[in-house]
Amino acid sequence: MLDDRKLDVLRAIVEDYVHTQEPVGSKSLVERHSLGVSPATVRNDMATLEEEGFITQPHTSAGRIPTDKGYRLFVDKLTSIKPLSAAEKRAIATFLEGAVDLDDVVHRSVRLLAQLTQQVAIVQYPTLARSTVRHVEVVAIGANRLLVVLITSSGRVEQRVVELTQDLDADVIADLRARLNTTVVGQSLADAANRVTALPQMFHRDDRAVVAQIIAAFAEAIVDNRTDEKVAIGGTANLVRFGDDFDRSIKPLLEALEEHVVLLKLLGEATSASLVTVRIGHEVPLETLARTSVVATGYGPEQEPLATLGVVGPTRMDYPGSMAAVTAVARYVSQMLSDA
Amino acid sequence: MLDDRKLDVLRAIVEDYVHTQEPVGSKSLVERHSLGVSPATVRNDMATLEEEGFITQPHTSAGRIPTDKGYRLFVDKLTSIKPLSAAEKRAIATFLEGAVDLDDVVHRSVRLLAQLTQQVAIVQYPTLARSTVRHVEVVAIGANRLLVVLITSSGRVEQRVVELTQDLDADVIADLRARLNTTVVGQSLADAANRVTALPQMFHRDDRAVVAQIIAAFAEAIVDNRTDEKVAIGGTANLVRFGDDFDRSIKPLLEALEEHVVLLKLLGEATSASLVTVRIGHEVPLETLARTSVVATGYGPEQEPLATLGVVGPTRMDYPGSMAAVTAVARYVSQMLSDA
DNA sequence: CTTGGCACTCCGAGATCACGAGTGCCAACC
DNA sequence: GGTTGGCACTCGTGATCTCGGAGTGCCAAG
Repeated sequence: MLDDRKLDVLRAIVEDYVHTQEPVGSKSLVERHSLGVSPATVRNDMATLEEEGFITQPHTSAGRIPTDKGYRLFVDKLTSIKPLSAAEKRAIATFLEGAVDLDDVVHRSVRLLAQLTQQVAIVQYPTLARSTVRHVEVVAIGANRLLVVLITSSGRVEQRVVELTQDLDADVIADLRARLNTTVVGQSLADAANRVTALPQMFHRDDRAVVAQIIAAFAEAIVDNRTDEKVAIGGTANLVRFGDDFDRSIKPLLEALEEHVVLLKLLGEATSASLVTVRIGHEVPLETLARTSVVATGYGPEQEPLATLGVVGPTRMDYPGSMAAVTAVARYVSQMLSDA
Repeated sequence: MLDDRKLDVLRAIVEDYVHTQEPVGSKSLVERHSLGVSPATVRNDMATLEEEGFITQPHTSAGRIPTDKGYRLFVDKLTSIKPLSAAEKRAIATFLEGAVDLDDVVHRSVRLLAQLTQQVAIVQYPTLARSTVRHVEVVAIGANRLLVVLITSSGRVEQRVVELTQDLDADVIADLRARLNTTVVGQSLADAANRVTALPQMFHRDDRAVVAQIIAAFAEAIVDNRTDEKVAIGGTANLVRFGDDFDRSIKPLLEALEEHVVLLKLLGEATSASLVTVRIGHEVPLETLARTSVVATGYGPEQEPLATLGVVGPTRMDYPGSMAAVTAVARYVSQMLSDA
């Protein structure tokens, strides 16, 4: 049903439409792309492509534009991720190089991604769930207040203030700090939360209550933080560039961008660090964003990605370019994090 | 030159225009507001108001709209901050009540403000400059890596990783931790940075180099953080509601919102916690935002505000309402912070 | 100083129209 | 059978025009 030439035609339509943002007709198509056939032939092909649901025409006697299904086929079969130029690679490297801490890495990445793709970029902070404990610190900051600081292998630092019902004994704290660290350093967060429950038993009867409180707070902090997944956003100014019929989608998109929970749904699960996932139009898990596409990928260790990053834009976007930028940035960020 | 009735006319024009977003003519003015005079009289008043530069007409034979100067007069002389309703106050209280930490307070405030005013809200994090040190912690997290954690009176926690050229001695660290705390707890950050420079002298000659490195990092962290002033943003989705001629300003505004440095300029210095400052159109320190106004105020202790919060919107905005919302939220936030 | 009257301006909404890009279909061709 | 050129037809777009109405400025009278 769909021979090679028809696929060529589809590819040409997508490319032209992405470029010009205008419905593309048979004549201008053969002019721009050397398909080796006449407009009439192209028209026939277009007719079948339309029957199959890959393209559609806004009005009778207008050119064709790709449907979501058309973009899907284009992304799956008709294009490969075009590698970035050497200059672009260098730019990425130097831009991310100067980052001093995790926050900085994330912010730089999101800016970079927004600039490369001229779209809205989203970078999720490395989840705590998959990282390991690098260090735990317990610090008295008042008569019966103390601070628990958790440093993870991904460089994320979480702190939590604990109010105690009893006063503190410095020796017990020091002891606890030592035991905590020997118990959990190097463990995954999930394991750490488990292992730690046995700790109170190791203390003198009188101290167990206090220790248990602290441990409980610590465990709770881990669990809480697993869901508290932060994201950084950049390039919202690019939204206005999209123009034309996408205007209607701007408001829902801006709203989604403020709801981090919704945003994370948009990005989706980080399945693998090397695969880039593309959601097109209706495939996006939000009805209001039917004219929107998401290109995302995981980053971090190959098999166990720490989090997701990606870009959001109109369905009519430069998929190959976005996919290239997203994968490239993800690769560099992964590298930065494993170095640190 | 400007008798009371003319001021009444100006007030009426501003109110109507803010409400309808359309140039207001003499006839509809007398219909809506009971001014007790005829349209012809109003026309004469309008003529003088236009001569004085308070209003202008987009085209000949169109109604009048206020100029920046007109809004300025309106804000300064013709309106008072209208107190919020009891219901609104209750809503604010309950909305902010549940906040668990500083981050939460800031995020809730920005959302609240955006919702109350239907505009873009900005909340600056409490600056470190004016707060005092509550606690300092020094923690070894590796052979020659350590973490300095700084907890301020405003509840902000800053951490910093220091790489050392020498290995660490646990006793020295403990000693340093103790001395650091006795030296700086309760001090303002500026004082703390000063006092701390004398510390290395108190250590054994062999350790001075390491200690000096740590102290340097600490001092640098303070100084850095003084300028590293974070902000939270909310309500960007409201931008699209503004509609009409403000559309042109959306892009520059979105760009400004991403540049936190620029944003802080927009908000301006927090002069007093009880005064609300209004910048209208050209008064805003960015040429590209000539159609934009900013309503902001400081929050925190009356005489020494910790930071600024406010809203940004089109010059044609509900000034009394925005001013009321901004001051109310600021008051509640100040209260929350002093409780903590 | 206020007011009613009046001539004038000019924006904006419709209406009309011509243009042209694009389509579908058909008959001819390779 | 797929391909091609021709041709009639559709229909959205932009240009032009008209016209009503809201609004103004000015003037003379109250």
